[in-house]
Amino acid sequence: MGRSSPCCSKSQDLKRGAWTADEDKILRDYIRLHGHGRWRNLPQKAGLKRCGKSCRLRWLNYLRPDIKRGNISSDEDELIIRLHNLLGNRWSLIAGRLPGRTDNEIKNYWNTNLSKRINNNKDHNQRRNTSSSYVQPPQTEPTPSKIDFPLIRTKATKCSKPLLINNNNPPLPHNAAQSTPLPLLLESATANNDNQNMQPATTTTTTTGNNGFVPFFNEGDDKELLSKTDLLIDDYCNLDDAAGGFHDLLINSDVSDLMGDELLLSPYSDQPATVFSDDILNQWTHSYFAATDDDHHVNNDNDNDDVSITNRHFHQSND
DNA sequence: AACTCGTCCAACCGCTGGATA
DNA sequence: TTATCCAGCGGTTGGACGAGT
Repeated sequence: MGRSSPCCSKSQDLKRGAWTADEDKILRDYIRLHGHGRWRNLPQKAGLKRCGKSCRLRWLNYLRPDIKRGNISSDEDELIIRLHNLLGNRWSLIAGRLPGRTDNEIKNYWNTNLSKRINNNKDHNQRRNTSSSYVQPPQTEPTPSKIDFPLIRTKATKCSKPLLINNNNPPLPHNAAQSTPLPLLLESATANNDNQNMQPATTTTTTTGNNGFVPFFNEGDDKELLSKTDLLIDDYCNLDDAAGGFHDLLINSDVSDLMGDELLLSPYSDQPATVFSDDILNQWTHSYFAATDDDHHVNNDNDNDDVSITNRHFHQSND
């Protein structure tokens, strides 16, 4: 089985650069008939003088029917900021939580809009903090800066094995949680490796009536689903550091409970959405907003503001 | 009108890791 | 076990476009 020539070899007579409407039509028609995948052979079969990689990118970032057009809304904007604070430059993961948005789009949006805004806010706060006329609000506990705040390091590999978190169970002792529950959780999560049990995202009721956002969790449920999709054991270690005891939230559960439940899936990708509780999100992101946002966040005198984003997303579905 | 400059974003590139023969 | 395929990822590039001069 010898390696054939590289997919996108420059020596090949392949077209590069912007796609024409004709090429788009050919690709769209071909995928409509044959489905996507096998990108390497697709251009030849479809009659396109493009490399498979280019076709794949064109389809994923532009031609897919579920691509959302138009400007990023303020809700999406805030969500991107929060998710970026949690996940770092894991654009595909962030995009997976924003229906119809692509990783490329979010990456571009971040680089051209949000990163500047964040930097401006930082500068603004720094200037204000160093100003003699500025009186720093009293803080009972030091707030870590964004830099000090550990990112959740994730591995963006395709994985569809869900985990259960049952917050109703009593928390384990910290040291016990480090050694015992994680392997059990991961093991039980791999017990069922059948992707066919995963429902297409568009068919889940959890994505509707909610401005298209996947709720972080369903209020009222007596258990939460945390997908293992993006998190590895090391991630949990980081989460533990970040959230001050995230391990305590990870309780071993009967995987059979899970398989009877509706799975929360990302409406964008074929991966299930990672679901975090509001408390966790607030713990992770509080310092970010405290460091970058305006007074009502800095002063932390209105807790409702801190939870506004996640509450807005999942409460709408309950109203 | 012509030019420069900055911004935006589609597309490219190199790399990684899981799947497979 | 190894070599290779392949899909997917994040960083980077470069062309199009608009604003300013």
